[in-house]
Amino acid sequence: MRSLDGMDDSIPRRPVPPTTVRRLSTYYRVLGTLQSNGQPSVSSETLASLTGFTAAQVRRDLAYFGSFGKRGVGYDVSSLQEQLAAILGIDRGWRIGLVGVGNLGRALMAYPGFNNQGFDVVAAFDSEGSVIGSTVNGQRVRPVGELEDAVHDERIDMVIVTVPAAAAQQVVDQAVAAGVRAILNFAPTQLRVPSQVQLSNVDLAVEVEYLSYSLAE
Amino acid sequence: MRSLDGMDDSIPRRPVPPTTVRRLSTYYRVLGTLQSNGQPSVSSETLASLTGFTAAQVRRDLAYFGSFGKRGVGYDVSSLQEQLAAILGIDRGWRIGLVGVGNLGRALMAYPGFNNQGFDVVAAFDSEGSVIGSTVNGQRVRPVGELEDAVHDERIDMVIVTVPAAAAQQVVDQAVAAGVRAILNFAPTQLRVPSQVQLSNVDLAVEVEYLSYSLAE
DNA sequence: GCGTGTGAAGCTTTTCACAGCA
DNA sequence: TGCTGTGAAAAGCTTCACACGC
Repeated sequence: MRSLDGMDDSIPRRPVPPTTVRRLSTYYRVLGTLQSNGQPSVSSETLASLTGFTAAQVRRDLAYFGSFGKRGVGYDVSSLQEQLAAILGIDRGWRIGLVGVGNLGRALMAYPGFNNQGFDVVAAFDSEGSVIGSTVNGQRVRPVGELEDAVHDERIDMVIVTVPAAAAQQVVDQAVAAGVRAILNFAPTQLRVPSQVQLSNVDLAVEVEYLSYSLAE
Repeated sequence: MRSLDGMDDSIPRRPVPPTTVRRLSTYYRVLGTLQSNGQPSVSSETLASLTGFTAAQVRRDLAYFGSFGKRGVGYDVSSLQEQLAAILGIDRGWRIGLVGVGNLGRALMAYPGFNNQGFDVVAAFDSEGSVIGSTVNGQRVRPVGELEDAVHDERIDMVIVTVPAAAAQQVVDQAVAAGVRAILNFAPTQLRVPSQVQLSNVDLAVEVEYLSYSLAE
């Protein structure tokens, strides 16, 4: 357990595959369920069946960050949950700005295990006069022109972009200019950001087209 | 070009990586833009810069399915677009049922390049009395109890699940019993389906937690 | 005994680099 | 000449299988 003590950051022995990090999210969610059910510990085999991954993957994934399990027993549910929260950084209350309060933006603001689960949506923006000023999930919707000031004044860490593709780059440029550290983009377009800004994309069409391919084969 | 003629299915020379199939989606979208701009052809280098992948990936990905390019020139935009539509199966008008007409469900029904882009949402369902009977994106919302009959009667190929996690398995069981061929699940829970049913999951928390990890490192 | 942690093997995916064709 | 298509090498990721410690 020497790779992770408190907030600090000794480098893990080996590079952590991105695929592993994405699976950690799922382990974390499942541990929440086990916790609610009062399960004190869980084996890699059980975590595997609850997540759809393999037991070897579970053990390997967790071992990148430390030795969290007890041989012969498994992993302690609540302590593993805390460890994963620390590893994923979702114990820090990242401050989020959400731009584009359409249906997708609203869905994300209301998503369980998102707002108030390590992430605080502290501001919401839109360009539509009809929604500006209304309240969505406890946030008054502000004009998108205020984004740049708000990122700075509200110390926003991360901006979620749920605007139409044509408007996305402009939104991102403003957020970046104001010093945001990460962008989560749902608009189906390739964005350009400086290398010090983290960018992730979610393309809602990809999985449905993947299924289409599978059916068509 | 002997791996893809019309609707049939001679086996490609080599197994196609799932990662390749997911990227095809993005190439297809970008080709649409190029087409609108009147670009007659495009090089792997340009496709790379428009998608964020590498030129070698683009060429390798396309080469799994045939020799679509012209050396010294590039790929013909509109014919490549047609080829990709055929490969992805999005030239077939898959019949879709969407269960859970909350914000996420509405967002998907309105998503550009989804409904009426190879996919027809032919029925929408919910369990909430308050939305049943209302019209969303041209579809009257039906009670979820009608799902099983509707899958059969309306020849629904694919069901999109945008209900809360606790309700998802039940929805899927009904869809499967009625003979649906594919499920796209947005509920953050592990679903069980028989092996002949294609299942894909989209977990909206995964990417935001991945960004959190990147910031926290 | 049981289930983790991990070298080693195996498989998948990406990248390199260039022959070959328009 | 310019850009594709593709062997071969490299890198990345998963699986195997078992030593080790509770």
